[in-house]
Amino acid sequence: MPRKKIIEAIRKKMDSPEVVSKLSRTFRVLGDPTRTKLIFALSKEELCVVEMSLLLGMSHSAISHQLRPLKDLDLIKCRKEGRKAFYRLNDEHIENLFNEGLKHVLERA
Amino acid sequence: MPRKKIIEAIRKKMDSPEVVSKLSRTFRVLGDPTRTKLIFALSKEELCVVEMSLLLGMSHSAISHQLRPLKDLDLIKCRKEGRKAFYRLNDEHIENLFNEGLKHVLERA
DNA sequence: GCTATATATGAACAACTGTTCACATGTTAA
DNA sequence: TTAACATGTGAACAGTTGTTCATATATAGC
Repeated sequence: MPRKKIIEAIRKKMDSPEVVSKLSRTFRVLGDPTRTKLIFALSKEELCVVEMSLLLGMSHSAISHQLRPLKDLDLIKCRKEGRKAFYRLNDEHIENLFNEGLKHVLERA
Repeated sequence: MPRKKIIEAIRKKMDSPEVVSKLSRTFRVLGDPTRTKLIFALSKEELCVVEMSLLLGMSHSAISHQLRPLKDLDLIKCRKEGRKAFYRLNDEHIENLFNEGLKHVLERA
């Protein structure tokens, strides 16, 4: 099979621009230290904004701003209880993805 | 177990700043559409720079610039053959990580 | 009602990122 | 050696991103 055919075959297999875009946005949203820490924390325990703020030593506003893209991309979900908003990972899928990345890094530490 | 103790426990479990940093850089490097496409293509076939350039319709320079961070973070490896440089994914671990992300996105499309 | 608490959001600014351009390095073929 | 090819790299510029600050919304307790 000639190289040009191989390249053409890959091009056909490549997912739609929408899928590629959402996939890269999903990885990028995980690719900020603050959000990486938030995902790590939420993989251990459901937490509200104040608790995450205390944990990371950052302002409520900064945490709230960072939670939004995580929620927009369905990585986390929110549960309101009175005036508090508790966040947790959306599903085990996210936890698996995160842990795969963590294993990759730890194997090469 | 009081909430403050829970937060403290998470803080102790949280990996070192170096691990968090490398983990977030690993996700971030996957979080660019060009690099997402490169990883997808390399998960299908070993490719040289010209071939990736043709596949994505981008300059050799742009491809070469994007390959470096992928290599720096051990996501891909390089094999020189004459004047060509063939790239492929570093290990199945990367492919698993990438496919987990892809599945997450496709499930919600 | 009022006050404190918890979260969300828009604007603004510094810091970072990706592509292009120009050029450099190194290999193959004649 | 020369010319063409394949890749790598530094500078520069536009575009994007994350935090801070100020403010808004909403709930709880008095």
